[in-house]
This record gives sequence, structure tokens and C-alpha cells, in this order.
Amino acid sequence: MVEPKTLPRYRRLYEILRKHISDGVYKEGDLLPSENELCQLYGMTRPTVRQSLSTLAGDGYIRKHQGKGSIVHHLPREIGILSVSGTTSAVGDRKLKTTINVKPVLMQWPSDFMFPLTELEKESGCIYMERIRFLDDVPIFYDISYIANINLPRITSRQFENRSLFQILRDHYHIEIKGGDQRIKAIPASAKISRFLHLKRDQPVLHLERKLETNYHDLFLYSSIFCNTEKYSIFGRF
Amino acid sequence: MVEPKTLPRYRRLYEILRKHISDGVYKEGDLLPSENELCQLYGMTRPTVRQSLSTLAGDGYIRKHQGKGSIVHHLPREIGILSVSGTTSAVGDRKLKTTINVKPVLMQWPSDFMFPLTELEKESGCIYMERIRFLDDVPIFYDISYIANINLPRITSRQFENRSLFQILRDHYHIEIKGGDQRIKAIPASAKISRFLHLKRDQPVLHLERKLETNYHDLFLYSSIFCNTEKYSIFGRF
DNA sequence: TCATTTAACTTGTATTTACAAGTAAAAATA
DNA sequence: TATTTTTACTTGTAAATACAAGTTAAATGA
Repeated sequence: MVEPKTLPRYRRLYEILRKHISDGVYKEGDLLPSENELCQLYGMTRPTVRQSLSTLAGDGYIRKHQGKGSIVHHLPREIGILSVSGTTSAVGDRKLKTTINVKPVLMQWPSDFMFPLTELEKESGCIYMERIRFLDDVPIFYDISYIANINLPRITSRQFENRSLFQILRDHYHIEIKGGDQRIKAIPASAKISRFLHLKRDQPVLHLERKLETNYHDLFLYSSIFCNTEKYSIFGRF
Repeated sequence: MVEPKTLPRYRRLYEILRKHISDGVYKEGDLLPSENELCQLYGMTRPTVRQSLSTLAGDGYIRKHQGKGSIVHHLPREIGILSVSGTTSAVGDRKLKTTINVKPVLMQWPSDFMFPLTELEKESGCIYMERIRFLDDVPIFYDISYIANINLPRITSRQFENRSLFQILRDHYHIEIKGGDQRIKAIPASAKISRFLHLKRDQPVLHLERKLETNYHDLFLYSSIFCNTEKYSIFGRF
């Protein structure tokens, strides 16, 4: 369905090393092979290897020390959602179950939308969906997503149960997340939110409003995420 | 007092362009000069220019588009604190006033500290301070900082009123922040917090726990930040 | 006029080369 | 033995070069 479109070499090495770190081949505190060794091992030159390593460092997988080498950073145990950088997913290998609360439907944008919209977006209307995400069978995220209805044929009829929205967008529409803005607030749980997240009314809830940029310059994903942080914190690196 | 230690060229260009963007020389949506033009303008080669631009992009100041150029991203109007990347300060040019609540004192680490500590850190004790930060005369942040007492002579007697802690550490001790971990929660305001932040008891407050890494591999800064997000949101980019 | 092709830009990827600077362990020296 | 120096690593910075690939506007053609 989709031409594989070979990844650049630095990206391939990035994926290999990232997988090795996630799989425990390289453990926390371990020294990665030196840049010159990686050059030999994977048949590329140092600038290319360095590009992989600096991306890994930017994503928090390793820390680089001049004169010493690249050291594997500890993997977060908490829920990482603050940075969507590249291929990193919100929760590592954790058992995160997702249920669809409101199936994707085409509708008008809310009148007081959280981010300003372009004319093109307003005209196109939006695809709306609601999901609830469970960690260890406890509802943690109540997730409202909006996508402008621009060149996304048949999206409302797709199965979202077990695959992430990002994955479907990547696999079927070549859409990649490139970056984004987000706002964070602490708010009291409304009746609806407290019901979905099994909380008492007015208990503090984390509210994230995000605008995600894609490889299509006029296509953005918006989401409003309510998060129960009683048991789990949101984790981030920088 | 401190040798200037010339910045690398890519870093200098980064600072120049960042200042131009902050000052409005390049406005939101503007196209920066092309990489080749920057090479000529500043007398460096493309790899060096590209290093500056990719750092700027990583910090959210610009977005790069293949075939088009580097476009100035909008500057956040809200409070940006989620990423401390490099030289970016929490609040751009805003009038943020800081008052010292508890002057720096040397003390033992709390017994149930929020992050695990090394033996060296435990032995050294910590420098503790509390600050409250006001935006437009409204208290927004209640900020508790901990630093291990490792090679920081006379720090408890320094003036912290108008300069940031980071600035003092950089100017007097050559300490630079390289990255860090953070956890975010929404919690109800305790009596103390509600008093400092002018909130009602149990109102939702954002709680950040951060561990900041420095250029000295065994020196970390810790902070516990309580934030009133009623009026302002916390802003982040990725 | 309108559609297509071409050309001239832009950034992206990759190699090669060189030296600077930080680290750590081996070697030399007191 | 204990200290200092040297050496051999490591990553950091920087240049010069080449081609790929995406974008845009001008030139060309029907």
C-alpha cells in the first residue's frame, strides 16, 4: 500500500540503537561503542554516526560526554507524553489499553476552539474522536482529538481500537508528526471528566492542549487531554 | 573573574539569530536568509550554519522546510518552562519579578527526597532556597531549589534578588544546564501553597519536580515548583 | 490562455579530512 | 610507593565537496 521509501542511514542507525536500548542490549549507564567503532560496525562515516547519536541524545536515550563517550540514560518508568519526538511513543512497553469513547465523526469545529484555525481548516470541518486510555486497568487519559478533514478518505470508517491514531495516519496517509506546541494547566475535574477518569468532582486534573505539526504544512492535529495524575506522573526530558 | 572562553562559531550564530528573532528583526512567518546566504554573511560553511539552524529548530524558534527555507515560528505568549534548552529562559522578555522567600541555607537533604541521591550528594548536604515569582504582580511560581554543596564557595552569601539562579551558577561557577528530567502532576493546594500563591485551599495547582543535569557530571540541581495555572498556562514545544 | 516543462533556487544526506579539547590509563619520574 | 607526565583514546568543532530531493517561478509549448 505504501512504498517503503528507504530511511536515511543516520535514521536507520538511530532506530537500531534505540531498539537496542529499549531491549536492554545496552543498559543504563553502559557506554555505547565509540563513534569510530560505530562507523566501522555499520559502514558509515563519523558525521553520519554523530547525527544518529545527537538525535538519540536529544530524545533522552543517551548522554554524550566529551572525552568519554555516549552513556545510556535511564529509561523513564513514568508516563512520557510531553515530547512526541519522532518515533517515541507515550508509554514505552507498558500495557496501555485504549477504548474508543466517541468513534471518529465528521463535524464542524467548536466555535471557541483552543487554537486559532486557518480558513482552509474551518471550511473543511474536522474529524472528532474521543478515547480513554487505561494503564493497569485504571483510566488515566481522557483524550479528545480533532483533525482537519483534508485529504483523509475513509478515515471515519477505520478501526482505531488497537492501533494508535499516529500509526494509522503514518501507515495509510503518510502523515508524520514533526513537532508541536502544548499548553498545560491544572484544573478541577468536571462532572464528565470525573466520571471518565473515576475521580471525585473537582479533584485536580492535568489538562494538556496540543497542536501537532505534520509533514504536510497545512495539516495539524489537535488534542485536548485530561490526565489523572494521582498515581502516575507525566514524565518529560529535555 | 571568568575567562570568556570564546563560544564555538555555530553557537555564536545561534545566539545572533535567536536575538534577532526575539527582537523582531525576523518576524513570525518570515523566511530566514538561506543557508548559503548565511554562510556568506557570517563567513562560515554550510555544515556550521546548519548546526546553528538545527539547534534553533530544536528549540522551537524556527521550522525548516526542504526546498523552501527556514521559517520563523511564532513566539509563545504563555509561560515557557517545560524545556530549559540552552540559553532560553523561562519567560521571554516578560516582567517576571522574583522574591526570596527563604535565603540560601546549608542543610541536610530531606529524608524522603523526590529523586534518589548519590552518596557524594548525601554526604555534602544541600543548599536550600525558596523563591516566589510574580508575573504582573500576581504570584505564579512557588519555587523550592536544592543544590548539592559541592564546590560552591560563598554561594549562601550571594545576592539572588534580581538575577536568576542559573545566571549566578553560570557566571561564578561555570555551571551550565545541559538537560534534565521532570515529572508533572496536578495536586490540590496545601495551606502553605495556597497562602503563597493567593489561592483557595485545595484548588488545583501544577506541581513540577525537576532534576537538572549540569556540565559537571556529578552535580545536579533539583527543584520543586508549584504553579498557579488559573490565568497562565505552562507552555512547551517539541 | 492554459498546461507542461525546465531551470534555479531551497534544504537533506553523506563523505572526507583536520585539528581541538576532554578523559583515563599507562609510563616515566621523583 | 606516590606523583607527574605522556600517550592513546574519546567527543567537539569546522571546512570543502558532492549529489539528492523538494519548491517555486520562469520559460516553453499546445
